[in-house]
Amino acid sequence: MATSTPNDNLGSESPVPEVVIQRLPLYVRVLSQFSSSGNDLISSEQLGAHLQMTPAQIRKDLSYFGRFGKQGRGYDVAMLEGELRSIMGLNRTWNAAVIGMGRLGRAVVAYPGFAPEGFNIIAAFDASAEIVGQTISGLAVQSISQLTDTVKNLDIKIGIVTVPIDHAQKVIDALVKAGIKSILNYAPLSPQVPEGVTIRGIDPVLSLQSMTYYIR
Amino acid sequence: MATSTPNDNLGSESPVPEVVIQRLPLYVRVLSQFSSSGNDLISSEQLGAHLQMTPAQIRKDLSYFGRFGKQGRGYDVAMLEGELRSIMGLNRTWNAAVIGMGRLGRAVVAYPGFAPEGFNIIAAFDASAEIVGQTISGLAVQSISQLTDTVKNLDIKIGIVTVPIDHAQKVIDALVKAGIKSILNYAPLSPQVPEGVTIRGIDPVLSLQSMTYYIR
DNA sequence: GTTTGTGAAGGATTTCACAGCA
DNA sequence: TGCTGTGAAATCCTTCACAAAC
Repeated sequence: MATSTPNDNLGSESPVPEVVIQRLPLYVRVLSQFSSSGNDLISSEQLGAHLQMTPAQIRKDLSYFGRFGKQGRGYDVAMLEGELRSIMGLNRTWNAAVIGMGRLGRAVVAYPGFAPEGFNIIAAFDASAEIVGQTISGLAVQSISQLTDTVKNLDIKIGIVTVPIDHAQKVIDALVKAGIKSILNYAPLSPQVPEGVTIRGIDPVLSLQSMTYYIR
Repeated sequence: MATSTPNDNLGSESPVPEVVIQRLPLYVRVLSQFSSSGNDLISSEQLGAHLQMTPAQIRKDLSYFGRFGKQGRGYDVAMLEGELRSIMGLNRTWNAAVIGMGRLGRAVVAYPGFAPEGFNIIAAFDASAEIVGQTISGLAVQSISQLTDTVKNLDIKIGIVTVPIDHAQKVIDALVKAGIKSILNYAPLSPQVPEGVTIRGIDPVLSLQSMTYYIR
């Protein structure tokens, strides 16, 4: 067993492109909305029309994971939604912590859209002595010094960063050190993260700035 | 001058890829942060380190628009930021309207990050008779029936959609009919827009959902 | 010596187009 | 007939690598 063989990578199948992973939640969202409008079957054509993309791309994306459709019919809506949720790890709940309980952090913990999708914010942190100890949206705000312990004790897998820009990198470093591998960053900077950590930014200003080019 | 020549398309230069347009605001953001830390020059290597991307990609992106660097030295930070802002249409202000003055709309109009970047929210709309007429963050909330007139009168170029999901497509259609070409959509659906209209979505749930795949 | 700007090469993603199945 | 799943082709995007400029 000394040398590499062509079959050494059986089971380590070629990784699914990142763009594909980012599109699957869109499919889940459309499917769930489509099923509540009473339809059982959907074709890649219809899915594509809803998402303004080509049917071929949808079929190709799905083919990375299996064969979910029936020729001549299309896809069973509920079945496909379930499969995709399972693939994405969305058929379970995830614990999250918010760091930074200023205006933005308060809005985030009060936002009612996370829990129905399985994202439970179960801890809140802040650096300020005035805010630590307060209860906000039912969460007792903790000091950032307790981050690592709480992440471990409460099985927190997701960090949501809502601190001001000049504290953001420090906080992200602390989350990484605590073992967090998924970070949602609301601070308007491009943070440094090591390989193996996924980070996504929410910055409405960046979104606006990328649109003015077309109307300039 | 009957037939096409190789130079017929002078001036209709090949369009800049959309991905490139989406990265330019990132460069602007880094440059502005870099200049406030006292540096005059920056290399594509340094820019790349900040953004976790390759120097070659940055140089290639910039080359779509001109030659902004000096060999052996790098880029003048302030100059490059200015050029990019001008290219993107960010060296001016833009008027925006928010539609939907519930929890989310109130948070958006109260967010202090837009104005410093030249995005001025100067009108607010809602469908509910109870909310119309109220003053929120200094804005008199108008009825949606006044949308088209106000867009014209106040030279509004950007629509920000913060209505509940079941009203979102209607509102987007109304914005399009009013002549709006840039829409920032906070509602969790994939809306239909005609060619020539740019729309960007802000959906933190989608961002979270695309990360769980990697920690599943 | 350093770093840009850019053709050419390489790699990734999308679309085509059709065999195969219901 | 209708629509999927998928190799092959086409397109798009990134990286390489080096001449030219400072």
